[in-house]
Amino acid sequence: MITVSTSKPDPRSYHHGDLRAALIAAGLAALAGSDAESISLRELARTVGVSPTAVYRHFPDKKALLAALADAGVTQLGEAQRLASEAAGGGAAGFAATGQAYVRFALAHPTLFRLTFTHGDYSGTPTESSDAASQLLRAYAQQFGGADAERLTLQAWAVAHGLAMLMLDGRLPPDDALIDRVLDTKTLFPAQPQ
Amino acid sequence: MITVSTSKPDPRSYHHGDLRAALIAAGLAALAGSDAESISLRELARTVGVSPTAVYRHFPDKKALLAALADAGVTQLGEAQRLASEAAGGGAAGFAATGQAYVRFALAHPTLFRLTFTHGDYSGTPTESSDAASQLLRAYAQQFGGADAERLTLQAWAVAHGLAMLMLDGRLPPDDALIDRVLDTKTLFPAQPQ
DNA sequence: CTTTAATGTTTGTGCTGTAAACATACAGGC
DNA sequence: GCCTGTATGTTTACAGCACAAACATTAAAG
Repeated sequence: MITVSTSKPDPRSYHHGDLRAALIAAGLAALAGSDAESISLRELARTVGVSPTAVYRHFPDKKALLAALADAGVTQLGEAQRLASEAAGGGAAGFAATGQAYVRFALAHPTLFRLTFTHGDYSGTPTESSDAASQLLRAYAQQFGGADAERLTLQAWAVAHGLAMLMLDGRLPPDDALIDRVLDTKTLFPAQPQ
Repeated sequence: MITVSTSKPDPRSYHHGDLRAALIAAGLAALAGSDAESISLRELARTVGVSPTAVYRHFPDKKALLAALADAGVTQLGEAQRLASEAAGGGAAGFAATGQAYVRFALAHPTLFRLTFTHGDYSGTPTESSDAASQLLRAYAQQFGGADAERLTLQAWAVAHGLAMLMLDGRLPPDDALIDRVLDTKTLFPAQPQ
């Protein structure tokens, strides 16, 4: 978890120090705290301790702030997947673990996950260093899918993403065992090697 | 497509006639029109021709109005799936067609689709008459999955839902051919009969 | 030491959801 | 046919929001 000081260091100083980072930290905290993206710029400014319009010195509008938060979400999600993949030791287990980590991250950070996919940037080069998770998935798909790697990549992503969203939206119970059962490479892609 | 008159029949009459229906119709139109659920109650009231607070005689708050719109979305989606299933003539083709119709509906009505899953009710009995599509899916899964019908149901739903969301969010191109390629029963569930 | 650009504040505008009090008109009992 | 209650509408009011414009402060560059 990223931890950046949310409060201003010296309450007397006119300038904040690093308001941009503080706003993002406060934004992430607000997302974790509760419900929707119904965070208000004013409230964020309040918790950080600056005037309502100070935000506009660092972000052109609310959308830009949310996009920055979404960016942080992408990074965190990718990191979680990479860790899970390593812990499982690669192979088929690693493949499944990647997908399961995806869904578990969504359940652990529901609002951030939703924000990440709703307000993502995804413009320009889609294969950035930030998109490490995507490359990881592709590598696994190539290892297992052979010629049909592309299709396998998309199907795997779609299953994981769909399961995550359905659980977030309350259409399926956020059951840990259910994740393992649905995201099982043996039943989903039985034709592939172990 | 549902068509209900949005305008008041007699501009002189104090009472509207069926304001509730008119509001829902206007809401659906606003969703189709453009972006997010950034529809305002006031704007809706304006287009229907009543005062801003008249809405509250029919819905306790904005959430309730959105829930009503979501309800309409569920119905329309289910209908689209049922039609596609029939057109394909059941069997494996019908199974795939159901999923493909799901994604195509999402692409055709992006905002409504999102709203349907974000603000859905899904409380109480999940097996209502409105949930005809869910039963259709279950029936197909039983036909193909046998003992593992439950798992197959979830996997199929997840793939379709995930693909739809990824396309809506711009993570995947809304390509018609891509839908057919990803939602293919032959490659997704090769162990099953034709 | 002065200038300049970055960063923060104050003030103001028009929008929003929603609460409270009031107005109208339709429906059912006399 | 009238009277009355209730459903449905309106007006007014309030607090909160995103954002714009003008102004203030301060850190950094010459």
